Amino acid sequence: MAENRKAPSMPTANPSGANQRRPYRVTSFDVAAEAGVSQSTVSRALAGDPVVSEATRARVAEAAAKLNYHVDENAARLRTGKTGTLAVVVICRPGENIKDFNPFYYALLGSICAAASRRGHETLVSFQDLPERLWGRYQEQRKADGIIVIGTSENREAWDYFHDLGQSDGNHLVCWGSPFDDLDWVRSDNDAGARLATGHLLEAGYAQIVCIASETSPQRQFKERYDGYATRMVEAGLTPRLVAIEKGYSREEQGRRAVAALIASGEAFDAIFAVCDELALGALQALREAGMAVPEKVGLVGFDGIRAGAHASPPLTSIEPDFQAAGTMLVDRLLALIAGKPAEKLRVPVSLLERASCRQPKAKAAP
Amino acid sequence: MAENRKAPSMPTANPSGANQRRPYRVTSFDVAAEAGVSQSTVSRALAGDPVVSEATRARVAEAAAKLNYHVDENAARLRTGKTGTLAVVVICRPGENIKDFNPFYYALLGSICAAASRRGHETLVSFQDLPERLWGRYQEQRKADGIIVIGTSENREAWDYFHDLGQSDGNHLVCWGSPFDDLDWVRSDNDAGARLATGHLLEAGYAQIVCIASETSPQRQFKERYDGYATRMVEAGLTPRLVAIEKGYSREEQGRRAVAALIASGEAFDAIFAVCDELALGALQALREAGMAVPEKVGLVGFDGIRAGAHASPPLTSIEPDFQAAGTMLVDRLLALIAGKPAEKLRVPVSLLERASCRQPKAKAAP
DNA sequence: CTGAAAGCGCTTACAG
DNA sequence: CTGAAAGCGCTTACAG
Repeated sequence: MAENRKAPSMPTANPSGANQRRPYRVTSFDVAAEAGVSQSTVSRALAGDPVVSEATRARVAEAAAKLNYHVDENAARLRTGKTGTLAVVVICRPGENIKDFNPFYYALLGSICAAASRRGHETLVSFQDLPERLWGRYQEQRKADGIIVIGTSENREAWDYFHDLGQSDGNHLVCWGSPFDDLDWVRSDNDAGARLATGHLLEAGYAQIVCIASETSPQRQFKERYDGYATRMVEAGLTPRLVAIEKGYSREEQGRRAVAALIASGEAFDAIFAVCDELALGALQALREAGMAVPEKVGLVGFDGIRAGAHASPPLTSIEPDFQAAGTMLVDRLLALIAGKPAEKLRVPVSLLERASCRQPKAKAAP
Repeated sequence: MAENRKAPSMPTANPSGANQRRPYRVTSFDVAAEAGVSQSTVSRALAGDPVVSEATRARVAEAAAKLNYHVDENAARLRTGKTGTLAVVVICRPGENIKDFNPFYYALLGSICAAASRRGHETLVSFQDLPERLWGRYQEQRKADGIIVIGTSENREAWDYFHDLGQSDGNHLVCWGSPFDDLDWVRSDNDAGARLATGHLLEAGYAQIVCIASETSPQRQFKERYDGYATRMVEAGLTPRLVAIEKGYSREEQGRRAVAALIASGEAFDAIFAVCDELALGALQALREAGMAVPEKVGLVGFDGIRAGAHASPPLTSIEPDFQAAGTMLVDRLLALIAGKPAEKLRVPVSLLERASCRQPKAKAAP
């Protein structure tokens, strides 16, 4: 065993009747003694410094394995100033049950953590909601090298807080879902997605297509999706029609109320493009309650490709962003920012997720 | 500004033409200079040590705020040996798309992070799947004080790895979903939940109730739920019937296949208790395809209370664990373990989540 | 109640 | 290619 330490009273096992002493910890000095080299050589060898000879490296590695030695990251980080950690902040609605949280963001969170891990970084995750508990001083505390912020755009105070943080110099921050345009962000290719959804409905023979959306929501992506829909409609020689959502309800409830209002208005419609799946699922319920068969009488396409859509009846056709790409792009963008590269706004590719809430296309358009 | 630092070449702003120097960082020495006290007093004041006078504490706090000073946690952790961080490991199936991950675990993850935050701890989250990339040496690296492991019980290699880790001394580990009984765990009150589900079906007038489950699955909870169902059936003078799931399919597919097999067997049944919601959602699809109306012809109750169940048609009645309690119990158990308290197995309370896949009870049983 | 000093366990110039 | 030494920025006995 290694005995050669700065002030070791009893290097082996626990100090017997000792008074609440700190538990003994294997350090690079112990490994050095075991391998018969200096502590600095241990550090270099384990860090893979090419300057150490292969023979030495192997001897050190063996000693480290034998003693189950692992670098104390706090010491390493203190010394180098780098943490190898990214903070991921998930913004929730205040008071919302964590179980009712939008599954889209959970999937995005998973994809971010996986991407960070692939890039050799840890992820420090926090769910934040209440204004008095907002916290983003991860870099100042040297807990992380940068921050990724995702989550509901409805929590204005939280976004204001992180917006300010992102402005202050030295802070690296990238986000998804921000109501602000001046931060570094990654978003779905909303224009392409909305056009894809609308085109799909058109090809299936629907013509009176309305869009459940908002032009004023802090969720910027809704406006972008509406615009994509509107453009595609005009291209087809049709008039876009917006059914606006009402503030202050859950997405699902907003979808339900939008359909109720639409039916009450008496205006004819045979298809709906809802700018997110949670709206679409609410819309689907309202259509079912009104006895309007989907997809026979009314076609329905959502956006986000959440898993719950697959369990709806009929399963919801949707536009799905490439989740894996989304996580990777957020992480790589943040890493670039940390490395000093200039800000950039990125789009995640989307694709049509055909399920069963829309009829089969009458004739596939030639490419 | 504070000028009084060990080796400050240019304390203000960035060193002009300096060669890749470390960016200047505000330290407790700067705050000390600003407040006119010693560095040790700054440390004590900011840590809330009651020994410092209120006047001094206020002066220090003001100086710290003015300089936007935050304690470098790496230095603090190196010194104290505590990290204030819990590692949360989420075990996935290898190769599984992160989007298809069981939403139950996402909700549990959210609840754990929230609970840790309430207890003043950070959460270091990782999603792990591939055997060669398993990693749990968070304590050895001093990145965390303990580990919470959750996720699919299907990834045997991952659980073996963390099982070994939990055995090795000094490691603090608590889990949910472990196929092992000898680790510290927290689970749903599966017996009570299964009895509740079965009783609910009985009260609604169903009598030929089968259970989609497994007695041999590594997912121990499935066996516990089956046993609870069986006990309740026997109490009602009925014979329990198990429809076993087949290995190697997704939960949803297992549910679908179980119902298909049940129908093919020709045995009469009028209700199903599925031991998890994903099984139940698959079962629901198979019932629909077979033209068996739910809840009129067949009653169906699941377990876990996942959000997707609410979007099914009909919405799925289920047994819901108290998610908030689950996160809190996992965190508190781990904190107790870290504090040296002995191991313990805990049960999370469950309740009936009435939706619409089961008829209304004919007569409420007297309490 | 406050300060001077030691030391947590690394990484990395600086010598050789 | 390897070693001796400095120092990252704190907390906490030890004095006063």
